[in-house]
Amino acid sequence: MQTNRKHKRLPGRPVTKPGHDARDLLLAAATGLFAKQGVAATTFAEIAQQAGLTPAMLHYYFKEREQLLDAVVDERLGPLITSVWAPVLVGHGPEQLIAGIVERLLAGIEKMPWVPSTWMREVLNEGGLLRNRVLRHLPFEKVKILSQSVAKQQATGEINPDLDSGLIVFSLIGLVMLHMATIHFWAEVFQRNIPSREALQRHITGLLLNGLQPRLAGRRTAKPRKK
Amino acid sequence: MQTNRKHKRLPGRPVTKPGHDARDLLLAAATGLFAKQGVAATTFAEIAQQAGLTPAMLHYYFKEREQLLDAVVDERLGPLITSVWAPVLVGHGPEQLIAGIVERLLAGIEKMPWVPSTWMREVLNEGGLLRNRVLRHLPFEKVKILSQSVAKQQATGEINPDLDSGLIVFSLIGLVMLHMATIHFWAEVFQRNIPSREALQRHITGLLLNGLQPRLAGRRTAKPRKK
Amino acid sequence: MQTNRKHKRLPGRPVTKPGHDARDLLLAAATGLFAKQGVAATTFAEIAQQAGLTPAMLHYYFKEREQLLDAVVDERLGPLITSVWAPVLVGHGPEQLIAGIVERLLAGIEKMPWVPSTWMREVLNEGGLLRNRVLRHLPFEKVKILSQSVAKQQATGEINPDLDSGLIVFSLIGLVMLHMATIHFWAEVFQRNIPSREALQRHITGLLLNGLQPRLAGRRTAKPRKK
Amino acid sequence: MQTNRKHKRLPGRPVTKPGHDARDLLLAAATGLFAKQGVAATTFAEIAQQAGLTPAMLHYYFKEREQLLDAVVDERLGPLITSVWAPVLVGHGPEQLIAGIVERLLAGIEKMPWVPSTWMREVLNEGGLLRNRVLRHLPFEKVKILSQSVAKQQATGEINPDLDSGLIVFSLIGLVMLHMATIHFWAEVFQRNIPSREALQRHITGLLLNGLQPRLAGRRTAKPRKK
DNA sequence: TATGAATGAGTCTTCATTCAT
DNA sequence: CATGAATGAAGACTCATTCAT
Repeated sequence: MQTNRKHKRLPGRPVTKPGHDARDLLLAAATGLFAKQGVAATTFAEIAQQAGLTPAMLHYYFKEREQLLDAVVDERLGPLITSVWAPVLVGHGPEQLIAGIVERLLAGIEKMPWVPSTWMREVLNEGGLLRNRVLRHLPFEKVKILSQSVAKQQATGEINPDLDSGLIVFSLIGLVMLHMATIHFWAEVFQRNIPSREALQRHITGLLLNGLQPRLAGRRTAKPRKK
Repeated sequence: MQTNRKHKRLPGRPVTKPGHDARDLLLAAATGLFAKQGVAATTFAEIAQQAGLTPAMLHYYFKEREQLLDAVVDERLGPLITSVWAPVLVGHGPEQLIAGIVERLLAGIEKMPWVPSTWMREVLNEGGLLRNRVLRHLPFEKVKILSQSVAKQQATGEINPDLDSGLIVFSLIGLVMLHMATIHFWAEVFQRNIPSREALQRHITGLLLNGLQPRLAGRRTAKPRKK
Repeated sequence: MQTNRKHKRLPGRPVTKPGHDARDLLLAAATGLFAKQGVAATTFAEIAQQAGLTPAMLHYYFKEREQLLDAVVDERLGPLITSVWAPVLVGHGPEQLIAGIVERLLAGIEKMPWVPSTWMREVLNEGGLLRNRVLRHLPFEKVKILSQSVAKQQATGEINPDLDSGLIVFSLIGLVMLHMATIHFWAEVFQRNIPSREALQRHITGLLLNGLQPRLAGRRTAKPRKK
Repeated sequence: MQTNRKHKRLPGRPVTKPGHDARDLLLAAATGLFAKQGVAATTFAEIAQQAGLTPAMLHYYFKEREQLLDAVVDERLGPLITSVWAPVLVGHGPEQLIAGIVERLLAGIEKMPWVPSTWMREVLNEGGLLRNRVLRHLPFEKVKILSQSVAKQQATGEINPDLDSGLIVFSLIGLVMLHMATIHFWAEVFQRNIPSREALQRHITGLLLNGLQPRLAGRRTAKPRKK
């Protein structure tokens, strides 16, 4: 996955921990700190210290701050995005697609717990420092497959016509990121235990899938009152 | 020394916008920039320049950076939170409560468009610079009214048992903030027009309220497959 | 004494506290803080606050920082210097002169306890901010009377020839200022009680007057060993 | 981060004065300016300029202003204090002790001419910025040896009973510092030549040692007149 | 690879000083 | 007299970046 690193292995001495050399260490330190403090608030010195190296080494591997951000997106976020969207194919129904995306996203986050916080802060947000970089990795065709799938079932009355089939993607990804990014905060504030991944998946998928349903008979539809 | 006083008239050259003295101007400039760039990335110099004043004036009115953040929360976010939650009373059903909260939140955001971005970045996110400050303004009793109202209807089978009645609050507020914070980005990326407030409200309320419904007959429930 | 202030009394309303108007208050606050922190470390804001006034008032009375220092020297230190040296007249013996100077100086310091610290820091020290200003108030003729009186008795063998008759003035004034400036510190460090003014005067005068004596028979003279 | 390390070689352009690396250069520049202007009035920029370096280097070596002061005391004043007091041992008479202290102090000051001024301003004075730091280096046991030695001879009538055996230490050190700090000023004001170190030592030692003597027969004792 | 030293540009903050009222 | 508002200049401190080794 993350193959395009620039340094060569020393010919004689075999790497002690394969896949955990200095560059990976730095990237791990960086993403961890980005999640905690945000990109803007994280200094080279902090990243280096966290990785047990010197700030100068960061410049050796990444030359400029911008290139570190490039690496985070290209070598970490990019592959995650791919793994989430690749199985989205024409012909699947919206419920199946959504359930799959949520599941794969949660699985990915489990391995990269720094993602949700960073996604919310640096991708979704205006002025997010990774936004434009991530944009290049978004699989627009896949996204279109999902929204068209929703739209088709809206036409047949199988899906709530109040929903905007284009916005669904953001609701979907956003809801997952949102809950994963805030789950510790939520547990702390309301003094609850951290829900299991299964419980979270049920909550999110439940909300989304049932949210797609049309109104049940006997329930008032809640429409915004015109001013 | 005795700074931080509340708005008096400006001496010297007359105030540009009546009713908007220097302190308000600075607060407005600050919130605007916080939304665009985040708190950490916004310098006193930028805020001052935006307000047509000098950095030293910021220290005149707020003494320290921290106090500016205090003011943003206490004088801007606090009142918004109150206005959203005050009408939440015991006895109302969950649908009514949620629809009301969404509506009032959207109305508030319309007047303070900087809120969603700042909320996501500085309140919800780990390490958010306003998180602890906002915490002091959260109306826990009101929140409890909502979650208990949901739980009650779950007990009677009127509401999807997959949902976590405690998480609902975060889903609710989060979904609004999320969509409002990203709507311009979304429109730009997918080359759509910005949806009207009504359309957005319909989308969000639709997703949430129908999401509360139990499964319709004939639909598969989507449960996470055990590994 | 301190007559040359610039403000006029309001014709109708008699001054409530004569000699304690705003200007005196400020001067008192300034000298107090100068003694504690030094001139360089004392800000206009602090002085004003201490006097219960605004920084702007300082500028009303003194226009510039320099003029405040002028006032401290001309209206406070100057008169003290005069009162100490005025009674020094030709014809008196050195012991009488010295005992008198020490006594009058201690009496003056009792009324202006800020003097010793300020004298050491801002007059004696290189770069002292009051040094040049004080210079204009030094009564060189009086000083000469003292040193000549010492020199005369050295010629007759009544006074220790090891002493430098010119340096004596600095030893004299310095020793008083030194002990008065450090007496609280000394008491604190060595956990003693503050000595009475009489005890201090005895110590200083004893050291100085006996120090003037020639060597007693049977005592080794302590001469610096040549290297 | 890992600053404050002890002297390593400078890279890049070779060190101007061998044996005087950047850190020593900065310390020398700092002590020189402290003596001239006082600690409070000396800026990082001045120190750096004096040393031919940038202000940022000061933070590289000392991290904070406070740590620079720590270094001055621990690495410069501390050793001086030790060298002055170390030879003070039980059994020596007060005259021998005092003569030795004065001599060693003058010798130390000759190598570190910035000491007297700094001592007066920043150690002896209230609010002195080095006072507490120096306190940790004071050899209280040695000081006690001196004062007890004086007290013992007072008991036998060999030493003037007017003196306070505890205050003697301050008179002693103070008198040396005072004269050394003001000698240039004195010479300038009274248009004299700077006395040789021998002359100064004679003056100070003479004053102190003879000052210890009891009154000579035929001399009036000068006691403070009771008010 | 790896690092210690070095720096310029920039950040927050302080403060004397000015000025309209 | 008195003050609140306003500012320019300067201070300590930070940080990405460079470079010789």
